[in-house]
Amino acid sequence: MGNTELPPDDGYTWRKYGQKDILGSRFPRSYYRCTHKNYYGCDAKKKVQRLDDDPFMYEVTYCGSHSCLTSTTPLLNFPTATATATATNSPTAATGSGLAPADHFMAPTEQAAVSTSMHLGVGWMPASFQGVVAGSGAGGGSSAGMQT
DNA sequence: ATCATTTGACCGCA
DNA sequence: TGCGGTCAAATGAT
Repeated sequence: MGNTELPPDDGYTWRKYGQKDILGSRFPRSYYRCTHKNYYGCDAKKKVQRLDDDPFMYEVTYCGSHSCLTSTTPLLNFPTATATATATNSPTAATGSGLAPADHFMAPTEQAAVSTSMHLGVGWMPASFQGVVAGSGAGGGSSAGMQT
């Protein structure tokens, strides 16, 4: 990877598992998943899509529940997957089901995913950000892989 | 050596 | 039929 724009770090480690061009958007959408899928438990998923109107504005959609907080970074404290409200969220059951607890929600009235739009500059996630995040970790030996 | 990332293809569903 | 989404494999980087 040469220098793909970097999405903001929410305190979790994301592993890109795919990228696809979206109809209607001039930019490809990136799909991220939790690096610590907790052996098939953590359904935390993240979709990053830059707006065709503002290449610097990232629309991050979070899906699933989190269980693998790398470090104590209360940067973002979402309700952890809005869909959880209806599905009552059952990590164990969800695994057995093989389907995300918040996957059948596409109604225009229901917002099952948290879409966060943020304006990013050219130089995102500098040492400052990582420094604070990694600084919380005990030695950073946890799962800090590509830090700095 | 390990882990993360990348690209392509495949599949499912609308 | 098309799009969206996910997986798989390969490669590169650390």
